[in-house]
Amino acid sequence: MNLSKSEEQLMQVLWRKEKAFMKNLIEAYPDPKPAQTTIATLLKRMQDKNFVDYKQHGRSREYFPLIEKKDYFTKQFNGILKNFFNDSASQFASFFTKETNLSKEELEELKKLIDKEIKTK
Amino acid sequence: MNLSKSEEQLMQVLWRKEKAFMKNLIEAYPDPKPAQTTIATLLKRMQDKNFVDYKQHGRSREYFPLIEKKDYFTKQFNGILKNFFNDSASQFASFFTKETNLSKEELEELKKLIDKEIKTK
DNA sequence: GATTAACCTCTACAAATGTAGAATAATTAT
DNA sequence: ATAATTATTCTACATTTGTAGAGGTTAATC
Repeated sequence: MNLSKSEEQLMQVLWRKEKAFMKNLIEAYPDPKPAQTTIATLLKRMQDKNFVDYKQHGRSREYFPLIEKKDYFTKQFNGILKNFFNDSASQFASFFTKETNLSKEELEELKKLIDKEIKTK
Repeated sequence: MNLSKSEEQLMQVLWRKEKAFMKNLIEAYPDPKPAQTTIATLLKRMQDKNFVDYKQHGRSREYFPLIEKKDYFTKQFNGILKNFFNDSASQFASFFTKETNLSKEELEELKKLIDKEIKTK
């Protein structure tokens, strides 16, 4: 089961805050803020999909994500890799290197990272 | 306007084939193949969204994509970058390098690419 | 103790999506 | 020609998504 667009957006808020009460969630939205009930609906659906849970705190709930952003992203990314790059990460990497306009400095930085990574293999 | 999941899937077929008649499109699907009318509906919607057009060939149509896979991907990817990596390509790159399990060889290969890219700057 | 604020559940409803039958037209094979 | 195949359009319908009102509960405030 996957998150829909607006659920994902709410998830991003939750990841940023790590945990939050209803009020905090709504605050995080830019104007025009969504109705409370809208957020409540999304949260409920996300609970059904097992992406979110909460801790009862007195009268209200403190919501928190059940999946780490990193893991969620990785899953999404792998789907993309499969569809667009024939499941080949290196094919993607080559595309990425050419098409993203990283600055010279960023590229140098990246090279260092790769070197470090190579050493761990 | 964006493609939905199953529209995107059909788009992938079209990109692979470059252009195709209804029949060819359906052939490309694994069993159980979708009904012709299903594909027809998707194609129509994709035309409305300006992702697909066709050339009339006698009685039937030869469909073709109006957007290149590369461009479509880039647009999608940029959205992801924004949401997950704070719009920072290099932040993504670092994540990618660590989390994707590229082989030593692939990493070396990638390093070479980056070097080449650096030279163009 | 009545009023207000926060928040939860239920219900609703329009738009988008996934999927396809019915009807129709044209095309080809028998 | 007649039947069988293929494609197209229209219509349909269930599900998912985006968004929120109404109504009820609890907690804090005046």
